[in-house]
Amino acid sequence: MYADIIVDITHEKLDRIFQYSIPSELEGELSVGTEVIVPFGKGNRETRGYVVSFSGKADYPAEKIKPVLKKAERSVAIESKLVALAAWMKEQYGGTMIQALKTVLPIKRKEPARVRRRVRLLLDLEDAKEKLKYYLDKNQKARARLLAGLIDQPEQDYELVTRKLNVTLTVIRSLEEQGVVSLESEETLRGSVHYRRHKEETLHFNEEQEMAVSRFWEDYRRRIYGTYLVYGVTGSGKTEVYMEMIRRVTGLGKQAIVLIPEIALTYQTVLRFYAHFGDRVSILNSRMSAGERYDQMERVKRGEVDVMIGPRSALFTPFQKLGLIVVDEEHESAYKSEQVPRYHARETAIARGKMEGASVVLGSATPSLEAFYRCRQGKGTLLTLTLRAAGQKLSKVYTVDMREELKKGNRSILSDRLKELMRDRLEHKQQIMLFLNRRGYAGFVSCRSCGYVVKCPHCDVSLSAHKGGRLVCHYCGYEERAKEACPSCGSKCIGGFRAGTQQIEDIVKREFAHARVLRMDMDTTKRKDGHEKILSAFSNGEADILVGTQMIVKGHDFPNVTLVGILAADMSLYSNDYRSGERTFELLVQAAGRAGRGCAKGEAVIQTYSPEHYSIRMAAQQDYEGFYEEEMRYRKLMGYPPVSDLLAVLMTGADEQHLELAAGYLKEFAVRADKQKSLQIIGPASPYVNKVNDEYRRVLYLKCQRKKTLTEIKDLLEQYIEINRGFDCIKIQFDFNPMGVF
DNA sequence: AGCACGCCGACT
DNA sequence: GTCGGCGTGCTC
Repeated sequence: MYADIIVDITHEKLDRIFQYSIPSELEGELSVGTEVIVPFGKGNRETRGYVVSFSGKADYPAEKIKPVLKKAERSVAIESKLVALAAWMKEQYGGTMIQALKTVLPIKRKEPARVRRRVRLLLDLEDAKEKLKYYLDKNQKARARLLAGLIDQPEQDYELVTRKLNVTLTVIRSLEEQGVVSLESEETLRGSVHYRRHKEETLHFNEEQEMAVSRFWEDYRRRIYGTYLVYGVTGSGKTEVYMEMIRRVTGLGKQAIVLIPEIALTYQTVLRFYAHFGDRVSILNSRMSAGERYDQMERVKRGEVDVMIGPRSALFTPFQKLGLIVVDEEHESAYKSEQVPRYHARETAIARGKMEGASVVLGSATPSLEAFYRCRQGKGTLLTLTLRAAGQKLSKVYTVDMREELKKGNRSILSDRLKELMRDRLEHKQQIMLFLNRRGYAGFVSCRSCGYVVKCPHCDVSLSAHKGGRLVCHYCGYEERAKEACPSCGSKCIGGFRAGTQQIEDIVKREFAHARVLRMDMDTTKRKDGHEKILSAFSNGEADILVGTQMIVKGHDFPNVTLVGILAADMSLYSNDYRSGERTFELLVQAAGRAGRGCAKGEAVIQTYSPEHYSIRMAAQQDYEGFYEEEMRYRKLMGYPPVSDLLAVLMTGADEQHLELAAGYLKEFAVRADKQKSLQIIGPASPYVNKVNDEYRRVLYLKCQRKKTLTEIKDLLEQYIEINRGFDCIKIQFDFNPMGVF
C-alpha cells in the first residue's frame, strides 16, 4: 500500500502525485485529505503534503520510494478541512483529486505583482563599479551581469532581474552574503478596502423577517446547525435577513460566507455590507487576478476578515471558525461549475456546512426544486417572506396570447395591451423594461431562398452574426467574414436572422418616437463596465425604456419602473431540456418582480404563444407552490432530479467511429456494473452540439433513485476507463445533475 | 523552491 | 590537477 501525496501546493512544477510508503506506525492512521510531513528531494527536506489517494502498486522504482515521516500537527487545520471537502467533491462529481484540490485551495501562482520581491544594491556607485571590475577580472559573468544591471538601476524587481539578466537565485544569494545586494520581499495586500463605518445602521424588520431570523437563531443557539431556505418574494427584504443572521453569528466570534451569483452583485449591496460590517468584509469577484484573490485569502488567514462575499469560488474561503454560509439567489445556474469537478455550490456549501458545523441559508424568490424538495423532505427549514418589505403590492400580471394578436391582424412584436400600457407610462414619466427571452437563439445567419445556415467548420453549431460583418462561433471562437451570397444556391438574400434586442429597439423607437431607449445586450456591454454604465444611466432616469436580455432581470432595483414587458415568454420552453419549465418560470417571475419596486404599483405583460402551459400560467399568478407541484409531477414521472439523481457521462474524441465504439463499451460496462438493476441507462446519444473544436461528442445518461449507487458506478467507470487502453484518446467528463441536457 | 551534479575556465 | 562559479535537471 502506497500513499499518493501532493507536496507543497504552491509550486506548479511540483503539482503532481508523489508516492510514499506508509510506515507501520502510521498504518490505518492516514486517510484522503490527511496533512503529512514527507522527506523530499536530495536533502530529504521535511515538506508538507496532502494524502490524495492510495494505490496498491508503485508506479515508480519501489526502492526509491521513501516512507511518510509523520502526520502534520493539527494546528493548520483549515487547509486539511478544505482538503477533506475536495475529497468529497472528487467523490461526488468525479475528476481527479488534483483538479478538486486546485478548486479548493488558493494556489500561489507566479504573481510578480503580489509578493514584490525586490533586489536592491547596497553599495554606492564607486564601490559598485570597483566590485564590478573585480568580478569581470575574475570572469564571474553572472555576478557581473547582475551588478551591471543594478548599477544601471539600483532597485529592481526580482522576477525582472532573473529573467532579463539571466541570473539565478544562487547568484543573488551569494552577492547577498557578500553584502553587495539585498533581497527584500515587501507584502502589499491589495483589495483591502478602508471603509470607516459611520454608525451601525439599524435594520428595520417586519414581522415575517423577525420570525425568519428568530427561527434560525433559536436553532443556532442550541447548536443546531441546519439548512434553511428563505423563500421570499422579490422585494421582501432577504438581504436584511441575511445581514441580521450574519451579525449574530459573527457576534459569537465566527465567520460567514455569502455566495452571490456574479451578476447580482450590485454596488448598492456592497455598500450596505460595508456600512454594516466595515472593513471586516471582503469581496471577491471573478475579474480579480489570481494575485488579488490570493491577497484576500491571506487577509482571511490572518483573521482580518469576518465576512466574505463572492461568487461560487468564495465558498472555499479558509475561515477558522466558519459559522454560516448564505447562498443568495440559490436557484441560479451560475452556481454550477462548468469545469471539472463540476460541482454545484449549493450542494457543496451544504457539505462544507456539515463538515465544519456551520448553518447554511439558501435564499430565493423562485427556489430551485432541489431546495424546496429538501425542505419538503424535512432536510431543511422553510422560512417564508410573503410581504414586500416596504409594503408594496406584487405586480399585476397580464398574459397576452400572441396567436390572438395575429388573428386580430397585429403583426407587431408588441401586443396592443403592451403598447397601450407603454403609452400610459410614458405619459406619467415612469420607466419601462422590455425583456427578450432569447436563450439559445443568438442571431444565426441563413439564406432566405434555400434555408442554408452558416455553420462553424469545427463545431456543429451555427455561427452568430456580430458587429462589423463578422461571423463568430461561440463554442471555439472561430471567426469569418459575413458572406455576400449563399454558398449553396448563390442567392444574395442571405443575412442575420435577428429577432434580437436591436430589432426591438428599432421597433420601439419607431412606435414611440419621443421615448428615450437604452439597449442592453452582449453588444452594448462588451466594453469594460458597460454593464454598470447602462444600468446606472437607466437608474438616473436618462432613458424611459430599457430593452435587454436576461441580464436586465437579475438583481437590480429601479424604483421608477412600473411596467415590464416580456416579449416572447415561451422561447426557452420548448428545448428538450428537463429544466426548461423551471427556467422559464424563474425568468418570468423574476422579470415581473422588477416592476413596482418603488411606491407606485407595478404591472407586467407576458406575451406568449402558449398561455396554457403551467410554467407561464403559474408565473402569471406568481404561484410558486402551484408551479412546484406541477413540475414535481413531471420530474417524478420522468425520474429527473431532484426526485432521482442524474449522471451525465460526456465523452469526446477526434475519431467519431472510435468514439462510438468506446461509448458503446462504456454503456455495456455500466449495465454489467449495475448489479441490483436499479439504474436507468439512456444513450449513448449524440448531444445537441455534436462537435466542438473538431472533437466529436457522445453522452450517456444514468438515472437512479439512490445517489450512493450513482457515485459508486461513477467510481467503477473511472477505474474501467483508466485500465482500458481503448479510452486513451477519449476524454471523459462526469456531470452530476447537470443544469441542462447536452 | 532547493539541492546536487557536471561542465568549464582559472589558478596553484 | 583541482577549485569555484554557473546552468541544468530532479525531486516519490
